[in-house]
Amino acid sequence: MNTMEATLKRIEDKGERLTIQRRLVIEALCTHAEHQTINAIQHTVEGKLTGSKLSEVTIYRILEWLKGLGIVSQTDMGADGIVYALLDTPLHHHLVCLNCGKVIDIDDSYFADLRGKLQSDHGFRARIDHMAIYGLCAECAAQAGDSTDKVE
Amino acid sequence: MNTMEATLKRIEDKGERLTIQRRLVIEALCTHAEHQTINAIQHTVEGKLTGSKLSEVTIYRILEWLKGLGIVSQTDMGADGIVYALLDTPLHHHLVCLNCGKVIDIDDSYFADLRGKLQSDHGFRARIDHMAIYGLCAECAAQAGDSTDKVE
DNA sequence: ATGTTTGCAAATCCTTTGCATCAGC
DNA sequence: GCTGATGCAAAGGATTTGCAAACAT
Repeated sequence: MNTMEATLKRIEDKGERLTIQRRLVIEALCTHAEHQTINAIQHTVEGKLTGSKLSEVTIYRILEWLKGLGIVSQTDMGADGIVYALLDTPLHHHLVCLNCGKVIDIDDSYFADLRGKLQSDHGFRARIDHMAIYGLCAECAAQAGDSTDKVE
Repeated sequence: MNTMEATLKRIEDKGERLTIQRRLVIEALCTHAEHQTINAIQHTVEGKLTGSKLSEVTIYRILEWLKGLGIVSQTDMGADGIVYALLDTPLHHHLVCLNCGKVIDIDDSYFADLRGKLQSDHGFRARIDHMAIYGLCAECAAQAGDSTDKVE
């Protein structure tokens, strides 16, 4: 649980409060699938809170807080909903097929040039944390033919 | 109404039905602000439908249909909500400042390399129609200092 | 004439908010 | 002990759906 401890330390150093609920959400993000929806997080945490269960309301608030601290990213994965992920480790992004829903992971190098150009041309500091790019995967593109055609 | 006629023609050629409501939505997108929210469209169209008014439900359905036809794009502009725009003419995109809300327009050339690399490396045909990139504009970045700091 | 689209109302889903209680430091 | 976080319930907003009536072709 390397990242878990490191993340908790980062938060403590900022003088933020660490409640059981906050620890659980962070643990869920550290130990489970790289990115998760609110529901997935609630499910992951299920049962780990002795007595009561962690309400979605609280998860929303905790994620909002973590986003503000720059610790998690929020990404709209289209049909898969909005997902949250830890912002540690090398950044990466996703290609989402609009037709079959397949998700392809790509590393951050694809965005290096863009980020640099936006900075130098516009002074804009892009926060491309965990981007989802929509389109058609190779198979669906082949199947759809060459034209810019209809996509359900 | 150049683009208006061209758009209507494209749709007719596909054998799709053109109702008054559909014409109104297309007209709104052709003649008004480059991109609009559902509410803005409803407002734009206000009063142009003799008798009744165009319900949001129908606007949702029409935009879904236009998206499927590849005629409009849908973009989440963050605090400005979800906007829809015609996909004609040279593509362009937006930089959205997370701090002050300023929106900077950029042309599609910024994405040419990325699009090409995704195609050649993954066979992925990216549909980068009308992208919004979040971050900090020059002023807000300067004000925030150099660190990767908290953003409300 | 036929199959589609519209409008209404209501359902549904996601997210936020008010307020009393509870917990971290 | 004080400040801030949680949980509940309820509000709020955006989007979807069922169904009958109206419309385009």
